Amino acid sequence: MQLSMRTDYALRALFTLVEHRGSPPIPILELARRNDVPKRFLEHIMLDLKEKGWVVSTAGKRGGYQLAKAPEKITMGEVVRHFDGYLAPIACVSVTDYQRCSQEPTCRFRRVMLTARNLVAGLMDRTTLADVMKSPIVGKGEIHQIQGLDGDGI
Amino acid sequence: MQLSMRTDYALRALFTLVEHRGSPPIPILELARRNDVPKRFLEHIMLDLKEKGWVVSTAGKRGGYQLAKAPEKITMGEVVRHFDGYLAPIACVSVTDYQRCSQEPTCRFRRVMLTARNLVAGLMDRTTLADVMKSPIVGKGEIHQIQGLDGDGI
DNA sequence: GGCTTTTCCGACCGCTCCGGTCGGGTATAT
DNA sequence: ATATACCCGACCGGAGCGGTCGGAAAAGCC
Repeated sequence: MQLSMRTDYALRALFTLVEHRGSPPIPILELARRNDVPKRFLEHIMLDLKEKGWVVSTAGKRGGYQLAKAPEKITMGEVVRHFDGYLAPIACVSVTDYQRCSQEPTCRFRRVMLTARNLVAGLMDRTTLADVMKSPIVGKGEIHQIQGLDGDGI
Repeated sequence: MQLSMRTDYALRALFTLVEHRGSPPIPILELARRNDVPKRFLEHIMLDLKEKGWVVSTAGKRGGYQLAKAPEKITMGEVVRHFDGYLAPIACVSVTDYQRCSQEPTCRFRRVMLTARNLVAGLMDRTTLADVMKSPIVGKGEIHQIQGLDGDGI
């Protein structure tokens, strides 16, 4: 995978919109400040989110952005894919953006790559913004003591 | 993740070396031809693999490359990390190359990213070249009918 | 010793893409 | 009208990636 800044910023903005569901629109300036992302850059990203139908905008005074769909109807997979192309570690095992490779008939490590892609795609496609919202924030020091796979639970 | 060409090529070369374990050295030209990678480019990659102690080289006539360690002692995680930096989708959840992010105390989606990283790191760090060697090659059409996570087994 | 084969190594290079900025236009509320 | 905010295309510097090249050193073979 490897998340781009775009995706990172998009998610930051999306989640503050999720948080303020039902409230009046939040202007870009506010979104930018709150999430520490360059305003000018965020403009393009928001525009992109709008085209995808995930947010709506209202112009003029007291304008800004609001979430357009229920957070249960937007998956992490959709968002990441929209900005970063695909979830697979390599194109020859991507479902949504498959590309042939000359080595396919003999390639040894394609299977493990496929497994990897199935793991993350499975997770990301199953996880909605609402799910993420419900999950607890990662605690301090929770990162450095982990080895192998455990501690899931989202 | 998102595998770079380097990593891809490195793995191709490594697995042909695994396959020819115990045989006389294989020259780069052969490795390049067999795996469809530019020879001149592969030189650098092989050099890199050598520095890491995964392969040994013998110069001169009848020279070439051989695997230096037992394939049970090299994990996919090590190889990918060496070329691509880290396995995590985002640096703030990387164990091996963690980098602080300003949003950590409030970031909502860091947990799901951590889960993703644990899934792929768990897989990759547990899987050795020998394991991969034993796993069956991905069948034709096996890609396009998959949705969600299943079909693992490596 | 000389020739051939092969590794070794640094320099270089074009290109794409990414993160980010800017100027100015358009909508809307007061 | 004016202020506020979105909209949109153009532009830009820099990094990194994939790849090439020339030539030096090592090692086997005759």
